[in-house]
Amino acid sequence: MPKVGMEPIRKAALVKATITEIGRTGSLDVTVSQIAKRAGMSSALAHHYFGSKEQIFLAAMRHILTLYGAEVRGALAAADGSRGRLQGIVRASFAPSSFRRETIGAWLNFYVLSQTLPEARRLLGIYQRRLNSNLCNDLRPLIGMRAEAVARGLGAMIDGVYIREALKGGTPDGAGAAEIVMEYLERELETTA
Amino acid sequence: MPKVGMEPIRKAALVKATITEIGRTGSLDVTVSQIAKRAGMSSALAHHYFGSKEQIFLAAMRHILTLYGAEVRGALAAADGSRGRLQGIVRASFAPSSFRRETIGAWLNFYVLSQTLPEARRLLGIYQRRLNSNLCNDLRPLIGMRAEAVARGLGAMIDGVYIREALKGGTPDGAGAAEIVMEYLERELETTA
DNA sequence: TGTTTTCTTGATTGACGGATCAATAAACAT
DNA sequence: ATGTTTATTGATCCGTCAATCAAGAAAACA
Repeated sequence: MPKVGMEPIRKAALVKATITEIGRTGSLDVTVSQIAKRAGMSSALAHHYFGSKEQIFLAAMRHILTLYGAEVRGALAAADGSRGRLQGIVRASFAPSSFRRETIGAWLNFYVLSQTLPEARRLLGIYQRRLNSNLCNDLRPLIGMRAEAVARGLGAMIDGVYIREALKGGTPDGAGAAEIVMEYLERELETTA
Repeated sequence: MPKVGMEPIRKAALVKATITEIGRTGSLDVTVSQIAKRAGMSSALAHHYFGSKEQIFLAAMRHILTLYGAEVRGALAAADGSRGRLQGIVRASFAPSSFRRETIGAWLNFYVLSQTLPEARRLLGIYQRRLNSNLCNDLRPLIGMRAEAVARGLGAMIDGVYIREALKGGTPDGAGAAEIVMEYLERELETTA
């Protein structure tokens, strides 16, 4: 049965299964066997392709961040003006591609992972800096030197809304979540002081 | 050596050690032996008093929430007027008794724990509802029907600032953290629309 | 004094899980 | 044909850890 060129397919399946399993159990205490089983292969094969559980986790994290990055890039390209781009970033943060049940659960756990794993912390740092930089770029022309502080607030609130959603059951309400953050953004923008 | 009346002392020591260890390692993957050792006793004794690791975790979580609750109660009692009480709640959230390195690290992990452990979720739910209710009570007289939405935003931002602090190294800056949230609060309050 | 209760631990058990390995088989190259 | 590379798994090793147990020592009590 062995077909050739399986590596990318297997890896993708494992990454997907990892996010699903972490999201499902709400914990990093998922076994390689669980992940492999969901991905339709033996645990030995998972180790064969990734080397270690750690690497599987990191690949899953990279995948989530990549998806999110793509969503933001798309929103930025489609938006007009500083205000439009800011709204785009916020909306992208709660777009269905990222703001789904398993992804949110996994996100929270990757946050924890980055407390232990230096590489995970590095990845999360990149995400945070890029988000911050994007926000600042479009906030500066609108509110000047307050940009930095507001960007920090926005970043924190986005993360906060995320993890609070992780606690709730049921289908996440991306639009509602975006609205809360957007409301904050509007208040800050209309303060022309 | 056996002195009498050790139970509360041992339990308190274990709770403290648990928070320290979770905060130190940044993970729930702490062994009972690690906790017991830091608390100056054998792991068997820890099991003797708490029955299971799970119970130890829950006790630690209760302890953190109790400390936070006391801080908020104190702030509310000392504050005057709706606006003052709101500021008190925000400041209490970042007071040194709660906003210290280990506690923040533990907090994030308890968030994760509540995804798995029903009792942990229940505790976290109580905290969130009480915070929300406190905020709403004092927001309503100031901004009326927008109170609910703003309270949700404030809660999310507080949590967000917390977990972002968990990622940073070094001594946490409670005053700076409080200021970010306070700024948001001010903007919302000055909108008399 | 003797018995019971409280406190304490070292040793052990039992389960689980990450990682490795040997073995099988298809695809491909020469 | 034959050898090499890629794919794949079942079985296994080794370590870890929560939980239990048996036993001892000291206080309290009768």
